[in-house]
Amino acid sequence: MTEDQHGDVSPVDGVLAALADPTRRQLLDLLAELGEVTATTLAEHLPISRQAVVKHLAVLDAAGLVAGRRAGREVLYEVRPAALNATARWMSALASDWDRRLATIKRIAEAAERGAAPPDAESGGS
Amino acid sequence: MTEDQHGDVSPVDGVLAALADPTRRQLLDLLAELGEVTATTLAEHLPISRQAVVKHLAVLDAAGLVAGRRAGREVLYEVRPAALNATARWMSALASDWDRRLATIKRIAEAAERGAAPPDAESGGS
DNA sequence: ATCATGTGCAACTCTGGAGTTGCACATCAA
DNA sequence: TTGATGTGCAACTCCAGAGTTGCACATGAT
Repeated sequence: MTEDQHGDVSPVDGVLAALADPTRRQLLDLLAELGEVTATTLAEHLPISRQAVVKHLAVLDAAGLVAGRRAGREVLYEVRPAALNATARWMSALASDWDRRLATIKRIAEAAERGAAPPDAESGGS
Repeated sequence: MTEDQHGDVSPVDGVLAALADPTRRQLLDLLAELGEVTATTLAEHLPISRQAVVKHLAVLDAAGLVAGRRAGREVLYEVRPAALNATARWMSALASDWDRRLATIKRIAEAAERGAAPPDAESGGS
């Protein structure tokens, strides 16, 4: 049973971890609003130090949610919708999967309630 | 007029926090696979104690991702697709928003590159 | 050249939460 | 009743990471 049905090591992993932090989400909001700004600028809009912002940006960058480019002596960061979109799709697919399974289970339970012999739940793999 | 467009205090918050933990995701996978089982059963399928599982289930329950019902002396847990679906939609909308903003910014930048006077970015409200 | 501004690195503190163990309480079976 | 199985609560350890400060290095302006 090599259970890898949902892709545990996918980029989704990093995105979820990155989005778990409220400060990071706030940072993304700010970044989407301001367009392309530096870590220093972002820090001015938040109650935390620049270094804290830089660390958060590093996490977001690793997750593919933001990207930074050098412009002279400063680094401009920008939001990246692709990773978020991919995660949204993954999540939606997972929800559908759950729905499917729940429907199956409910069907079996109803059949069993009518006195029929309950068939085994996990038979047909996809 | 505090930050409202992205709904920071929505149920999404709890879902993201819950999904951030790999063990919790594994627990959800397991729960979707087994249907309706107890915390004890889940713990048997994982390298952690029953108590740890119970704590995780509490977090997942608070996020609306699972629900438990008593059956005699045991508590059966079940997966709940609704919260996940809602979060997926929220995420998708957010990604679209980013896309929209990026497109706007890029358009402005291109216009500026042609030597035209850069028009102000944020004028129209919703 | 000098000064100012901004980034990058490193060490440090501190809190939250993941996991553990032990035991008390509740429920089903004999 | 007694014994077995399962849940619930509380105290505890441990570590990842959020945030800080200080300083060195790089770049733009004068």
